[in-house]
Amino acid sequence: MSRPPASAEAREHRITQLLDAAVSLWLQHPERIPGVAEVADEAGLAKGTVYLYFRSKEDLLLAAHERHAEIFFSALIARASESERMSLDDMMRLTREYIAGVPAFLPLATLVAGLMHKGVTPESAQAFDQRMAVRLGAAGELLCKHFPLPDVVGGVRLLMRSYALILGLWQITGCCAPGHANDEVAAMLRPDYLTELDAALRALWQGTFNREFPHA
Amino acid sequence: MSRPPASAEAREHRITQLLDAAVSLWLQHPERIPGVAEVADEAGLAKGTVYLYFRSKEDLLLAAHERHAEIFFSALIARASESERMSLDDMMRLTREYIAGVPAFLPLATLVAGLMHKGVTPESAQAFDQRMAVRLGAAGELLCKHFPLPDVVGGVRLLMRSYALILGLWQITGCCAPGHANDEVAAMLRPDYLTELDAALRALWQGTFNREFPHA
Amino acid sequence: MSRPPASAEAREHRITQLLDAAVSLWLQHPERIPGVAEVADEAGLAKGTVYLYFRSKEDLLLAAHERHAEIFFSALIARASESERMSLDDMMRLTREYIAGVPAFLPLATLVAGLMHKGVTPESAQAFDQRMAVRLGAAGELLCKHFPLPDVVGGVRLLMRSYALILGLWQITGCCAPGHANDEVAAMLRPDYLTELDAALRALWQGTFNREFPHA
Amino acid sequence: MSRPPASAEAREHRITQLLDAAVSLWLQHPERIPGVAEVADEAGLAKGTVYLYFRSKEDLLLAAHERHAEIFFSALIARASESERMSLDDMMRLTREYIAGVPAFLPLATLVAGLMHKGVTPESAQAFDQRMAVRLGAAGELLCKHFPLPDVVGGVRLLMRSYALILGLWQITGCCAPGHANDEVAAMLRPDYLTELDAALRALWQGTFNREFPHA
DNA sequence: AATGAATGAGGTTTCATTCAT
DNA sequence: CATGAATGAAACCTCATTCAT
Repeated sequence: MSRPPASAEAREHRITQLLDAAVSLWLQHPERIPGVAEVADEAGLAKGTVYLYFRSKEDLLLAAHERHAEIFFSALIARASESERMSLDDMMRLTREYIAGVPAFLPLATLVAGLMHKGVTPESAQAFDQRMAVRLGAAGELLCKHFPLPDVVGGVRLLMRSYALILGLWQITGCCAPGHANDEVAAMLRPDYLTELDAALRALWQGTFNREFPHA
Repeated sequence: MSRPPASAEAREHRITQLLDAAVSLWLQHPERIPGVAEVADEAGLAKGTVYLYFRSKEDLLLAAHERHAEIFFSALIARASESERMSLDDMMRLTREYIAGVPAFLPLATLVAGLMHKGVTPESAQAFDQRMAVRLGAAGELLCKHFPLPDVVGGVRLLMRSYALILGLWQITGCCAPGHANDEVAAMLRPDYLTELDAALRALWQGTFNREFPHA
Repeated sequence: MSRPPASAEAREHRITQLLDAAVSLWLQHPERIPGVAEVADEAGLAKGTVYLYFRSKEDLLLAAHERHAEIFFSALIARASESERMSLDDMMRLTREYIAGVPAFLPLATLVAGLMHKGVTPESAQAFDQRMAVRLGAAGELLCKHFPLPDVVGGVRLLMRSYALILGLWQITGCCAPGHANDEVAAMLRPDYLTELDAALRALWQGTFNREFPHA
Repeated sequence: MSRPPASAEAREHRITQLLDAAVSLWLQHPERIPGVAEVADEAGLAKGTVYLYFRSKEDLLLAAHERHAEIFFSALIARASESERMSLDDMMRLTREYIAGVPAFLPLATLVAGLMHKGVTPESAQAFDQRMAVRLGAAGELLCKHFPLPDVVGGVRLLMRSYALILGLWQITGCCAPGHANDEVAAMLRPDYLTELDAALRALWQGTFNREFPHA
């Protein structure tokens, strides 16, 4: 019953192994959702072992997504906790480094949004939401110290809108298999994701600040 | 290849039947992806018949999504073709009426984004993109006549950014099962979608206009 | 909707194929319960096809058992419907020929009794009971015409007691793997099943008649 | 091989713990076969520990069944060893008290009969048979002193037939889920088990005595 | 054109058993 | 002795797709 001392880190290690394996497989074949057997295999574990750590395949994918998010939030909070003033460019850099630049982040986020309603237990989903809320709240609060925002809620909302733009733009421009875009107008449809994202985010932030503090 | 002329409208009718059935089923049970058998059944057709009109289940879902989009674009183009000046409020109204207000639009769009990489034939995906590009181009061009935008590309981009925001915000705030949000911060995470969308879009548009025409 | 004319017999044929396959496999390897894949394979059909005809593996096994029982009851009812007087010897012969002599009957009955509580849908179980009740009732009624029994219920009960004896004795003496019985007393435990069954049934029937009609 | 003397009773205790746990779980959920993990948990032991005392799960269930049988035989032998004459009513009382009245006895016996061919090692099965034979022999011998039976074998056979009836009738009338019996004939199929058992056993015994000693 | 029976790969999950600690 | 994490075979069942009629 009470012997999780050696377990605790071993457990963490197993989970890391499995999430690494899932992300790795995902990157190797972005066109298909990896099966539990493959994930276990890639991790050097047995299929049944996966179910000692995750209730279902979807729970595992959700956890992989959450780890991505966690890394981003940690970096954001760390940066925002420093005394120096953050600039919009700092935000863009963080975004590029931890979201748009992490190859599996957005595909996985898209998948999670689209398939979440399948095998995720309500408890897992709720717990996930809870943890995200905590992170968002912390990040939103810090954001107020660097940007002209009215309050914590303003910070949280700006973060959410930004993430919505990041995710939505990716789904429109980047998620489909490459090799298309053989046409002038189609070329407009699929500009470089990073360039477009940059412009869009700057517009959103500028618009937000001007609306909230029009005279600032 | 040798299409019987009388067939053409019959064909349209079948397709309409099937898409209606798919959307109807989706609305009845938004938590599960309808099976081909169910769709056929709901349409009063046999399972095999579906494959006379669609190459795969995903193609069918994509078509259902496209129909939603087509309706929106038609409305947008119709409105923008009128001589009167369009306002931002007009855009919001169109959005509310044809996207956020059509119950199946965003869930289906999310699903399509998440599953596009599975069973959609590249040809279908490319053809879809092509048609969307045409619509986007037309709409973007018209948009320039009503709003301070530099050129067609500016219009197209604004539309895309807006759609990204609409889709992304929905995935963040609305796609998960309701009943959560039992916490202060969680409550911030899940504000009323329409309210939040309104504020976000206005910020985005204002920011865009100010950046493109800062002195206007 | 209304096209079961050619279907009806095809359907029967499939079911027969599958039940034959299940019984055949069972006899080849009485030590293990055949898997659905094996049954389908033996029947020359695909795994999924099984589920077009049976809701679960257990339903299939139950049906195989019921077919055994059905054959016995048909023979019993046929024999009892003839005008000639039935003797106890006739009953023993029927038992030997259609129950104890059918190799898969009793093992399957044992399995069904022991595992039925797993995957059989309540509806299937109830329907099975219903049909058995009808057969039992018919047989019990006919039995009254040949043996000194008070009424239909008496006939039904005698049949049930007899079957209980047949099944129970088989489980005690016959169901375990052979090769044991290397001891005097153990030898008593495992006499020839048919001999012992004969004696036991005669005792049961004689005792029943004497109790019901002690002066007859 | 070198059994620590103090271990012996500890060993007995563990075994008792495990058998108690298995029976307890069985009674809590008669519809499912308890898993090894559950049994170990209920016994307050670890999963692996079970295999220090039983070679397989089926061995454990067999042992639980044997303990039931052992208790019955002890009572029967004790009663039959007393000087007073035993009556048929005494037998019925013992049956009701130690077999039909022990909730787990018959379900477990049925399961054991149905699964014996799976994971029980031949040695365990043989040893079980051996021990049962000894008990049966002793009980059969004593029985001759109280009832008109020709010899030990007659006693053993009567016991076996009786048990067959007890077990078989239970499987027919009692083992299936309750809640059925919504029909006249079905009602005949499922009379009160104890009442029916009483009548059946009396018929069997009477028939046996009359056949063996027709003039007694 | 329409059907729907048949297919069978594919997926998830369970659980008895082992073995290093 | 005791443990329980790891195993991995085995089993069931679904469902998109095909094709003979």
